[in-house]
Amino acid sequence: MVNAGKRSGRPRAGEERLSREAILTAALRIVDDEGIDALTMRRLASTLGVNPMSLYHHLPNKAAVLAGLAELVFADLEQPDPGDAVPWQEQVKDAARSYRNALQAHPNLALQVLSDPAAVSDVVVVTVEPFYRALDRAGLAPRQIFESVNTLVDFIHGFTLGEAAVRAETFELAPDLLTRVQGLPAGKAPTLARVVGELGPEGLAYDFDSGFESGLTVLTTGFAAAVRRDR
Amino acid sequence: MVNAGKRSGRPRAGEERLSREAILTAALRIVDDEGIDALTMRRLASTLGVNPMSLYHHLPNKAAVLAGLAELVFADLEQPDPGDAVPWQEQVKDAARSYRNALQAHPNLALQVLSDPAAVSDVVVVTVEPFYRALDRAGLAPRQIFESVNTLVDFIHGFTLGEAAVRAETFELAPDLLTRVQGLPAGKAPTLARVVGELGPEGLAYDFDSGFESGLTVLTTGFAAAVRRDR
DNA sequence: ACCTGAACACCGTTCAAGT
DNA sequence: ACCTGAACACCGTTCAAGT
Repeated sequence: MVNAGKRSGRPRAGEERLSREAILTAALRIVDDEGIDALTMRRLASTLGVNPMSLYHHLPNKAAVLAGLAELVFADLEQPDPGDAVPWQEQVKDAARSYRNALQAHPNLALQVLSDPAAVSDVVVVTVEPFYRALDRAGLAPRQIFESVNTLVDFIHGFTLGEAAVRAETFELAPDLLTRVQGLPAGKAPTLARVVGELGPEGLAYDFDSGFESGLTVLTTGFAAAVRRDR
Repeated sequence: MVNAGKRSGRPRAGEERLSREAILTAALRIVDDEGIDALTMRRLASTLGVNPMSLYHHLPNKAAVLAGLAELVFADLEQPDPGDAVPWQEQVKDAARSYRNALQAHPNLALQVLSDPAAVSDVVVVTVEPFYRALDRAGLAPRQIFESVNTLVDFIHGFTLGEAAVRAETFELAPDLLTRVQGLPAGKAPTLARVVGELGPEGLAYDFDSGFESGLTVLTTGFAAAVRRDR
């Protein structure tokens, strides 16, 4: 029973129960399972069977835990990059889909990730190469590439944010939108009312995947026009 | 001295010190001045010279305070809507600029606002009419209008999020990006490295306003192509 | 109805003490 | 170096009591 129960004092070499990685993995599990609010230092420690203060030997504070989680999310990002075998538009879209998938794999974390500029900029750097390659192939000037990639990433962030937020709610967006619009004072938003009315409940049944594809098509079309304009 | 100091009990009619509106106004001030983390129920109460529990007679809990703040932000949204006097592209851009301005007026709140689907959907409904009118004028089909507006709003959200996050940090983005890219292992992101190198420090000096305009141009160009495709 | 005071069940984090 | 226990200064919120 020498090692049973909680010991204070330094564990022997190789017997450490804690590491930055183990802590972050446990934290990610809590966030995925129960949401971001369930992640407290005390809860995290108890999950790991450890004193709350032990965590502070591996990460300086809770903010560092959250920042570490943001890193983790992007570490899983898969980038197939079909390369020059497909049109550049398809290359852009593929990279965008990968990026979205990585964010959506941990929806409870999306907000945290997107609001951590350090994490985002860290990751954007290692993530963004396929976008650059595709738009370079397309024939855009350096400045245009830079701005186009920023626009694309902003769109993906906004889309993912909306998607994560809506999925977290119980209510349905589409019927809700219809009801809301119909509840507006007459003449308040006539075009909105008419368009939504023409679409009807089934037309408004929003599919996130096709919404994302629609955005990607608009963007790649806009990028293509910049190529022509540049010549 | 009858009314001096703190009294318990119901105030006389017209002497109520509290109201939903007064509470939210005070809360917004705290968030604007000191950030979202400074907003606690206790702090809010003390600002109002009131017992923390008094707040709960006007708002059910802290989440309701935050939701109320999200509403407040959009309540200030100004929509000039030049109408049919300008090309529809300009009408779209103007509405987008107004929307961005409203969000940027309270950067500490941007994240909160964008992650509250109820607030966003509430507001999008009353806010989105100029977009619908412009794209209707452009000749898009109802389904295309619906998807285009979603794309546009997602872009604005993502852009605003990045802007708010970066402005909250002390470090400069542009030199940071250059350093980071140069620090990458050779061959890791060759196109990124080359493009960023060609731009140089001055080319990377990021201007949020022109970045936003660039995104709007890409999007309106993409929308215009959808019109042609539809005919 | 509206405000208060005490209390409950939490937080993140500092600090001194163990090995 | 790594883990612990007690303590500090906070939280949001319930509940009973005032008027």
